[in-house]
Amino acid sequence: MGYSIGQVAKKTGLTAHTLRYYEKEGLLPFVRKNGSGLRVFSDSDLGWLTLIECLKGTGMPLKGIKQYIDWYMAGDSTLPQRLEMFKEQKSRLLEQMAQLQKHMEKIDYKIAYYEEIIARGEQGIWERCPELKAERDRIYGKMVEEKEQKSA
Amino acid sequence: MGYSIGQVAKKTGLTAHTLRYYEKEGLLPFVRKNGSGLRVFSDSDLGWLTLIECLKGTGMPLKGIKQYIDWYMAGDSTLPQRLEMFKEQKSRLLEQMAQLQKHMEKIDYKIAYYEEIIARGEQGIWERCPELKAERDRIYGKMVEEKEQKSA
DNA sequence: ATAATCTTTAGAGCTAACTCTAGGTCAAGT
DNA sequence: ACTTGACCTAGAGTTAGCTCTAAAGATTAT
Repeated sequence: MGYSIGQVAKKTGLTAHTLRYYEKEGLLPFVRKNGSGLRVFSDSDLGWLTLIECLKGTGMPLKGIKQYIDWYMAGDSTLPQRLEMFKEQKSRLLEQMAQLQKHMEKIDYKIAYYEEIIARGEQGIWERCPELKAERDRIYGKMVEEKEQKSA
Repeated sequence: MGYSIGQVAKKTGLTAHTLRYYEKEGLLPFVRKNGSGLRVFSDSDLGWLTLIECLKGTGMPLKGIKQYIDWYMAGDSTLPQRLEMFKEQKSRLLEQMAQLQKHMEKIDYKIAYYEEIIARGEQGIWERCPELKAERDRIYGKMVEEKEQKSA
């Protein structure tokens, strides 16, 4: 029912140092201490850590996470802010995922390109692989266009 | 055909400071300078910046990007390393995307949860919304299980 | 021509998020 | 009782990736 900081470190993959740091930064205001001053983490604390991991993993800085926790501590009057925060985080997440898709296209192109060159050499690659050239033009050309529109 | 550092900054969204920093770190070994010492970026340099953005955006540190550029400069003997690098980056990217999907589930759950509570209050939410409770158990319970397996 | 704007370098400064150290306390095994 | 290992606090140190400054030279607009 209660976990030591070391056990939580193992469970979460964070170090004990990092857990203490998070606490110092106000991210774990729920963790209790026993009579000897040792931290005792509950299952609920593990839940908080999971949420922190989620927000951190979707690019929220620790300050933003602390803001959420402060809102939570402040009670029901902050429900709208908390909802709004998750909605914003969701839209950021959708953008991130779209961006990663685009990056994936470029990386897939590079892999196809290098495999072709390693297999058959650089000479005549565009004549040999018109579909690879088309791919390059699509990915590369599109990006340049976007950039130029942005700056124009 | 040639762009000043300020023009490139606008095109890419990076600052001129950052571009110089990248050059100093060895990420832009191709950028020429004109007779007065001013940098002149070519379209090919913009292509390199796009690639750098892609690798950075998929979590590669600048050091790793420099390694790729060093391999490129070293010539054809490093083709296999470069292919390997992109393959590793692709697998990291797939992991990232899977992770973001999981995070999305948690965030969607939070949004549904807060919307329900804001609309109708906290009391009796689990009786009122059994599917929300099931969602919570699925997301939350699954995570706890995984963590415990990992640490056991 | 001259003022405003850009660019140059070298190097200092900054922020986020850890990461570690020192010196001490606590708990479990022998 | 004693050793071993986990834990405590306060605070210093580290790393990545910028971000800014100062002083000087280059470019552009009027």
